[in-house]
Amino acid sequence: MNQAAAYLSLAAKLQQRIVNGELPAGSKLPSERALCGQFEVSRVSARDALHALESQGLIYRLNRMGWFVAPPVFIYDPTRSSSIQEEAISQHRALTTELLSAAQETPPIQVSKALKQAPTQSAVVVTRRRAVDQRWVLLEICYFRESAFPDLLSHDLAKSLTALVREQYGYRARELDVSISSSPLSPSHAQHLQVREGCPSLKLERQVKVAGEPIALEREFWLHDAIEMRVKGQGS
Amino acid sequence: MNQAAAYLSLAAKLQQRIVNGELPAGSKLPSERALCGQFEVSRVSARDALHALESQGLIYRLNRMGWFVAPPVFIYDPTRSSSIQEEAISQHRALTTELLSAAQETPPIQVSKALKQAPTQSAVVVTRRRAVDQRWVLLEICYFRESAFPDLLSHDLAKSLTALVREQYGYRARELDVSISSSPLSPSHAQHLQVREGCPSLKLERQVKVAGEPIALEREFWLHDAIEMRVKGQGS
DNA sequence: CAGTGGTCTAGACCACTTA
DNA sequence: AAGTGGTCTAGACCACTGA
Repeated sequence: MNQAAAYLSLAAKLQQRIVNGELPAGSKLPSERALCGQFEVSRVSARDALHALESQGLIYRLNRMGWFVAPPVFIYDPTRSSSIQEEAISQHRALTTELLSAAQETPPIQVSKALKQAPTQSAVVVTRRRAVDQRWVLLEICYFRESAFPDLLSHDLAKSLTALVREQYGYRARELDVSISSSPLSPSHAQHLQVREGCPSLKLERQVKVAGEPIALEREFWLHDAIEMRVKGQGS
Repeated sequence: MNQAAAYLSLAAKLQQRIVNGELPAGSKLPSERALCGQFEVSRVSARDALHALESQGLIYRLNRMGWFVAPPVFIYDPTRSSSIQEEAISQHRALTTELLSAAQETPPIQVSKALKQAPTQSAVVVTRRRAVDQRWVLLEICYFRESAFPDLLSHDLAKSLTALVREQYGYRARELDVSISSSPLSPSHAQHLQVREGCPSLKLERQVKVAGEPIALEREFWLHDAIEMRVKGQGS
């Protein structure tokens, strides 16, 4: 066999330290220039190693603050009836939610279509970001049909929306159409999650229907390395 | 605002050509060195641009053969009762399947656990790769409980396994536990899909149960930019 | 064989964060 | 102001591909 590439060998050494627990979850790695010195590689090679570990979900970067060891993935059922809050508690993870905006707006065309309303018709749009164990990992954009959610804006929208929908508005028997795909983050989404533009994410789109009629559309962008989704289904 | 970075501006120009149809799906991009010349950037910048488009799923690379425009995503229901073959036909996509190996082996421990059998107990392991529109996008590893699938190896395993399970073995009323996560490809998996080690993939694990007992475990590794998953669910 | 991407060096300046 | 990652140059050699 040939000699391992310098960046792969550095990546392996860092990985070793991480799985050993020498570098625990959430801790900061040495700076890129420090790695160059310690391991006698060029900065390009050091960065290649970091990129490799990043794409494996082992580490992540915060703006220009440095590289950090990623915490374990959060497990999540996108067809959930329970709220994310409840799932976080059962996994002993700290969840924080921040309301970014809430207003009555005209949604994008695809959203209008999914809600089965005219493109000129407005909807209530709620945008939030959520952190698991202090790391922002989820950007959430919910579009609600106004007719189905009167006075929505007067409620506390930093709390569980799932509970609000269920308890204040009494929607219990819901159907969900869920779509999951890989999607690069837009500049503004990336900024809210403190990652860079174009960063890969798992995009989850959830159309909520009651009696066959759509009442809401939820879009979630999860940092791809932060989540694992689990679904139960039935074969024919 | 500041001047756009050279690599972002190059990426935007290439993206333009792709969405225009000037560079249709499947076509080859100019070589990295050609791009350096045409756009007067260093090779590093050219590569950064290509990497950005790659992470957006717009282009992909084949070994050392060059960069190519990616075809549209394949849409797929992981809780499907229909076979992938059937889904491909309804989407007018060409699907090819290649059997890589089929044998009786002792599976990894996690698999034994999921199948609820002793770690020493063997299982029938079938490995295949599948292409959509001539591009290898899926590596599939199926573990079958021997007791549930007698004489499995004597069948044609390049054909639809879904149909085989349903028609030859008569398992109709199945339950599925599905898990979806992001996972880097191992060296051997990457090689089969003609991409490089560590390439991000969507990992799908599907536990098949009949009357509450697991009879098979299927693992699928999809190139992350090639697929979109859709699921239907029920709220509480 | 020539062409391609894969890896690498040793520098440089910029933009942003934190203090 | 000091430290960090982000971007960039102009080269180089290697490993693998295809004809």
